[in-house]
Amino acid sequence: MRKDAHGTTPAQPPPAKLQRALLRWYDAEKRDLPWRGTKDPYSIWLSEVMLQQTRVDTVRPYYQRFMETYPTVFALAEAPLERVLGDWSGLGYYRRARMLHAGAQQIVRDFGGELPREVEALRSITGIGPYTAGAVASIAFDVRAPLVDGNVARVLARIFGVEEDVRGGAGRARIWQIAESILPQERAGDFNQALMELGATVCSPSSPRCGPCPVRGMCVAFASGEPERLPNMAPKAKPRPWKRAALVATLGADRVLLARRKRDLLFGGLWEPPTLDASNDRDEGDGARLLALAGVKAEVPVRAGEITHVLSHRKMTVEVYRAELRSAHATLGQNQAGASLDEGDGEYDAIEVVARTSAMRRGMSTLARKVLRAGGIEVNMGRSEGEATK
DNA sequence: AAAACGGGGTC
DNA sequence: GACCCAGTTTT
Repeated sequence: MRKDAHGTTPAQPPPAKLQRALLRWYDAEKRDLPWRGTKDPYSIWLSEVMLQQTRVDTVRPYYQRFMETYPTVFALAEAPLERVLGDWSGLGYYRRARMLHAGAQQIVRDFGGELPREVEALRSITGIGPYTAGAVASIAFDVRAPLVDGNVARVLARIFGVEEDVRGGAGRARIWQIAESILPQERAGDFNQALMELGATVCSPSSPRCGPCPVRGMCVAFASGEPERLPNMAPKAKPRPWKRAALVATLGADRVLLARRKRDLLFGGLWEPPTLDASNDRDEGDGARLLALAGVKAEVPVRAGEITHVLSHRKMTVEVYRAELRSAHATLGQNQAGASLDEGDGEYDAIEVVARTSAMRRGMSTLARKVLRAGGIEVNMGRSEGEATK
């Protein structure tokens, strides 16, 4: 059984109680939106597609205009794509409009102009993914189909105390499983909308207004005192800054290019295979020269704050990194003269080509391979220089 | 798994 | 002005 941070087992809200509380709240508090109060599957499909990645207030006028211009799936299917795109203009994500148009034609061709009621059939329509299929099935047809969007994921993660990353595989699957398990027999569509409405108006991402929340009494996150701590969103795909790395590989099997870091830098005075920040203009000086010397033009993505040992390509702490660099330094010999570089504000003040020790061999070739491949360059390690092929 | 997709919002 | 938002398709 899963335990929370306090080592206790979170109580699972009884579905019946949750269903009653949410539906009751929804009936009383739901916003009056143009696509509410219709059961027309086409209207609901249209509104759901428009609402993908788009705020309610932005969608509102577009929805009303579309319903006037294209009142039926046939009208939409027969309209020229150019006109549909024109009417979509300003909503963004124009692929949605293309898929909507193609989907309408598909519905006319494959389903006689009627949207199917089953999730599986809906999923076959272009532009209808897991969320939209659940939305149309449940809202238009009251099929007991679950649905998960960003709001639902947040609300359910909080109520049920889901600690797993709701974007990742396990957490995502768990949210969908919960969403299905709590669906009422009746009014599945309203229940799904209640979850989304709660997320949109009460259970907001950063500062949920738990006061008026109809289900705070059965909410694990509320009980924890820090409801905003959930859901856990995995470290959002961190943008990976690009670094250019000049490497030893193309100097051949037995030689290594090293550069001495300037004294006032981190690891100052130590030698390392030069790694250069390509996003930094300063590297135009030393950097370009080092790259030319190494004969390598490749880029490798490096995560900010992460230290990758340039000799072994192992991830490590700063302390270990420093120790290993010192050790490499000692191995190479402090009396290596080193060709001095012109004064610049780059990171290095000297370069040297030295014999590659056996201790370096494996790590370096691994690193070289990786970096060169990242740069779109195929390598044949162990061969003489110049044999790297595209 | 991750990027691309387009606007608009917030901090 | 960078950062965040959130489904579907594509790679």
